[in-house]
Amino acid sequence: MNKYRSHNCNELRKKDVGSRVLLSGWINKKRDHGNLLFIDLRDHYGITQFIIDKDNKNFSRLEKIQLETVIKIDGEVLERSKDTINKEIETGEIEVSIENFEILGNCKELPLPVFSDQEYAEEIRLKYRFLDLRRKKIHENIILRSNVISFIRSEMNKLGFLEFQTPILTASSPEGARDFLVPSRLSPGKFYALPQAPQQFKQLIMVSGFDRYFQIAPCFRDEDARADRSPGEFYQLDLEMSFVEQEDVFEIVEKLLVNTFTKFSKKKLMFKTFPKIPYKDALLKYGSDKPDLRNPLIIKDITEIFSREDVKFEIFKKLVKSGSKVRCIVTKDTKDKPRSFFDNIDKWTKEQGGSGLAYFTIEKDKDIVAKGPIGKFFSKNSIEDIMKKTEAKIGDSIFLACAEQKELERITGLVRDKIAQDLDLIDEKVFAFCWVVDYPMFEKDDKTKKIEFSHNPFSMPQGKIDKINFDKPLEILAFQYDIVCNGVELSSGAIRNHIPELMYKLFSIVGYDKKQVNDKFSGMINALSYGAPPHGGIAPGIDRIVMLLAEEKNIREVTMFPMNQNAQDLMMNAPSQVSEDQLKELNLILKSKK
RNA sequence: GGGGGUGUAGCUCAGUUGGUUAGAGCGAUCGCCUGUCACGCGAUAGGUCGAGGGUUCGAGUCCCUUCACUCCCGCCA
Repeated sequence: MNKYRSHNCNELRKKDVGSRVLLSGWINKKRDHGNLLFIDLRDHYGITQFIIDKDNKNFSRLEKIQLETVIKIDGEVLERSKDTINKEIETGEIEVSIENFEILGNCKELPLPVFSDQEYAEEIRLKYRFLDLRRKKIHENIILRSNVISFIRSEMNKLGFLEFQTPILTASSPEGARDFLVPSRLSPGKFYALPQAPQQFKQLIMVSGFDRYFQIAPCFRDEDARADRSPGEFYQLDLEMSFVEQEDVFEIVEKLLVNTFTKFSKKKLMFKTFPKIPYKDALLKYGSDKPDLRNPLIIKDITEIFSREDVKFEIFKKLVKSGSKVRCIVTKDTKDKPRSFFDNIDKWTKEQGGSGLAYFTIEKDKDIVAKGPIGKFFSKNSIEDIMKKTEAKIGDSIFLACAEQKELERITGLVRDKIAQDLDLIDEKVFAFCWVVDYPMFEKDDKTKKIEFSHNPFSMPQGKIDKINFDKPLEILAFQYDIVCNGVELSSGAIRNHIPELMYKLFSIVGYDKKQVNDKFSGMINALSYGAPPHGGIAPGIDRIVMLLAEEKNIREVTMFPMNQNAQDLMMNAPSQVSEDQLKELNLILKSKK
């Protein structure tokens, strides 16, 4: 028998009654009756109740022992009487009498209770993460994460993918996020960068002739955190395939995600085949490039109504004349909602920086009329036209916003979410996946007015190469796609551009000459000129997948040792100062702080 | 870098229009209790009200500054 235990804390059952056992674990809870003491012992597997009375020589010592002390106990398994069975735990039909015990690990007074469902300040949870991780929900989240990752690995293997590691110390790349830099000792004044993703490596793996690659890849980006974005580091299921078109990637990923989400969640999938929404449509219909398809509301453009003579809503008409657009959201059967419902949404919109929402409700007295503050500006004819365009019925309400296109998309997207929340239209019991496709290759930076890559500069532009109109770069679409679930962006991917000449051409549009491209992407551009296969891939975010499966709203709930919002590890005290010697060796001199 | 929220006992929180000695639950300590499983009962200790400044006869409460945490914007090819 092992020195510490014959059984774990979730093993003993009725059939074990009468046997002598040895268990080790943490003291989860004590219930002290003065002459009789119950102890719940907890380990990774579960909880077993122990019992001791004052006749035992160990009684008084155990009475005083701190919660969360690690002890080993030996004793005899007893059957519980019918009225004392605890159905909440799997070992609830038995208990173990304590004969001897030994303290294996003492515990100081706890900074946070382990056995509690209460929520605690993040700061203290992160500082004492090892205690926090003992708690049930997060302990289970981490187990889920492990199971999801191992399931994905085995699925990927079955699908013919090989797992490879790529370097953690690599070169800084000019595009994208801010890099984490690592000074080089052997090359004074030079730096490695931690990879933002194994982007170039995975393409090089394809050029090397490995047909299908994947990796649970750590990615490092020095950008500010969000609830669904860890500062510093996160994990992607990075995958890449040779001789594929967009549809081939979709097929693999859909299969994988459907299997994973079916296995690890009770929620239903809204679509087994994920709808494909062109980027442009997504912005029009949902006001977002990561639409939440659980939300049934759809945004409609009704700009042209506002150039009619019989519409007198001058504020919007004036704006439309100067290039703004009008878009609206129809809510079903809301004519009896109180005025406050409408006004709250308008008020909220203004808080979000919008210029506010107009609204009216379509009703029928003798004739069809628009009721509400701006109803009087619309003729019967124009209302009927709006109804036709928006599929609105009598009794429905229409919320209208007017702004320049980009701002309008932002506002209508926000309002769409807000209204759906207020009307409780979102089914929390489903996962709604979709693809967002046909991303533009380039976009114009609002401030600098310069043309930039809108996503991945290595993506393949759509259309036959000799037919692409490089004079109108903003019209070029890319084989670039995102996968979105319940409004969360899970990943983006692309069919890659494996043709060096085309790469130089595209980079020239954003102002890189051939030499610069050669310098910045030397590894890859060189490789592409030695027989590169057409290839493409994608990289779903592991943390976000687990977050959705665990039904958590914050990525730290599925991360074992996360950093706080300022990218500090409160447990390990990272980042920290280093010694003068270390700096010297790395040829670094610190500027004194002001 | 900007905006919102929070900060009161080890933990979770209450604290009225500014007014006596700042409270509760859990935890800790001590006592009582032989069938609990959020055991119960009683007592005790525990507070720079995040920090600094101001207004006031008087500030946990009002004002200013600042710090920490968090959510969002920017940023994240």
